[in-house]
Amino acid sequence: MGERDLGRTSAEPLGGLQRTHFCGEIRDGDIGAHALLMGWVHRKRDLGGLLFLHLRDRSGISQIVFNAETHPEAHAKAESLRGEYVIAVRGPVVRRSEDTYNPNLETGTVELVAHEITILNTAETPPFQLDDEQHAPVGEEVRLKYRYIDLRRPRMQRNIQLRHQVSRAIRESFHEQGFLEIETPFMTRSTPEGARDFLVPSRIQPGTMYALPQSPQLFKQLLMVGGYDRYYQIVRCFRDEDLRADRQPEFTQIDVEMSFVQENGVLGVIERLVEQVCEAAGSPSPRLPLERVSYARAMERYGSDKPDLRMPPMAVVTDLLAPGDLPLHGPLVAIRTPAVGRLSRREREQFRNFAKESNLRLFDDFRGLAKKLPGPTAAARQRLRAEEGDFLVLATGLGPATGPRPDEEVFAAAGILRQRIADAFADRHGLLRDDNLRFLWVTDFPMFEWDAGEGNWTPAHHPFTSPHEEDIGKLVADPGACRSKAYDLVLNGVELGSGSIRIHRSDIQSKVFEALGFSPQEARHRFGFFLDALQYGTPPHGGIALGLDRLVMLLAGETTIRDVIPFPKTTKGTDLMCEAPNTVPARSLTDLGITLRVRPKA
RNA sequence: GGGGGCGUAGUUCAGUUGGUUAGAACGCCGGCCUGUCACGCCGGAGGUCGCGAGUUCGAGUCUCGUCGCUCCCGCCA
Repeated sequence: MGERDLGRTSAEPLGGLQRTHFCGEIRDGDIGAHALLMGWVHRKRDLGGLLFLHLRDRSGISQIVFNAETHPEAHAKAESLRGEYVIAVRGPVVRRSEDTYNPNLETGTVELVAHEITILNTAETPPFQLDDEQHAPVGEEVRLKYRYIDLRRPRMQRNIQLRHQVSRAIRESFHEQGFLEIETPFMTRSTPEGARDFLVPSRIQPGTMYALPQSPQLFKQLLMVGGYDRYYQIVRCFRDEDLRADRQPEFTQIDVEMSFVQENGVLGVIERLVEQVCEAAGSPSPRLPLERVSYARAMERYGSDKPDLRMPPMAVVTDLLAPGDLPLHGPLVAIRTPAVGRLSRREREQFRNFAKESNLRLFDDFRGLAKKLPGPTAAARQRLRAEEGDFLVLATGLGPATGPRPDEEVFAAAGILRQRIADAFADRHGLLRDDNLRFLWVTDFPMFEWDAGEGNWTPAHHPFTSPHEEDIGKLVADPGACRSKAYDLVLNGVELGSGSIRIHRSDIQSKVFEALGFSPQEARHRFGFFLDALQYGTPPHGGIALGLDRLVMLLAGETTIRDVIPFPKTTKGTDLMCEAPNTVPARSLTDLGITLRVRPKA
């Protein structure tokens, strides 16, 4: 915004009308000027001989006054106005008398006295009110069906404009840091790994399909092979998986790759980006460098690989236990939740039940706890700096663990409990405010995760992620103990994105495939062209991809990415406005050589 | 694939133990009003209780199915 002198933006006036200001921008400094505003009728207050209008455009709202005595023609026209009519009004900007200032409007000290009005278009009565959320809540189903109207509401206007500011800051930051914006294909080759692909049938090559990219992963690495050091792209990605509040089938990633760097190179670039984005978004700038924690330590302190730092960490207090105090299954973990005060029976019961369900043995309540485990309780209170009114629980495993990382199972369950208690008492401790932005790098992820269903190791990140040098010897012998050069950026408990330093040596790549149980033939079959490319002088490289939708969601203080996407899909993957996906004419299917076995729902 | 919540006027919701004509607020329509700003006052219109079946003398209410929206688990290299 900040666009003044709009006359220069349009080559010729609209029907002889030349807009001079945005509605939300007239100020004391404009008093005396003749202004011409264009916008939507937000609200009309007809007092008889005097009529007030709130006129709205993307910048905000101005009050227009129509006076039957001084300008009867304009006043008469104004009486016929209805909500969402599109009009142009002309007249002088005047100061309001002080007792009629509106502190809720940025333009609240001034108003425009209408001398002339032109109705540019009429409008049907909207299916819902466009007022502030608190005055007129609207269900999402209606909002999505009439999204073009929903987008006019101040909240969506703010979110979409914030998204623009973030995108612009991203482009500026990357440009300043020497990155090239390069596009990669949307119609590409299906890869067997990862999420389900969206497929696009080829007409010219009957029987074959393109796939929409889940991410430009292979292409950006190939750009490094191709010598385009420092690539970025704000790019749409597609995954045919079930939806969530923070997952859409198509979503936008900030995709980055750099050559001749190690982790610090990538992290440094992103930290500078984060700083500039926060500034552009009007959010408090995080202190750089951002906090870092290893995956192992994150699990131990937070029971999560995407911890919310707004709440205090947990503490392992196993060492404080006297022999014979307690039969232990895994570590004994203390969780402190600040400023909770007294818990009701029902609240306590709720957490006990949850603990039982997650295979945790729980000791809660200061007095009872102190009686059962006096030593650990006192020490845990001290270690966690617990104060009066804080809620302290100690938790350990309820039975033997089942997986290859037993301690982690207890940490993870305790971590979920920590988050549950924090959420339940958010109003009391007031720490989970959305304007408190706590960024965090989680580093040194494990190379592999055990897939109990398949009975094999799978890549924790992707199969081209570089292992730590000191763990290379263990790749095949002890895959579970290998750490990788993979890192996640986390904000307030939300995973914003992940990246890694990639493997650029084929001998290490072979060992990783071996650990994953791929034969050389199998690896060739799955990733053939990519492995070929790596043979031709691949520089050391690495990168990251950040979810733009989630980032903007958090900066906007929203709880679903649908509120920062202009035209999102429902959780069943449909578009309620244009009714996609839809059936297609039989002829289109014939051309593609496709026969449907499923009859579409009516 | 699994589990939870919701579906009643244009919108957001209430609707008792199954019982007469299904209500409120906002919006909408008409009228009055010269300092309102969630304007006010007077009057009015507006309902396939998501859809289908069942139980019942009688269903917004109970049962089953189905559709839609939503939250979570699985899934998302």
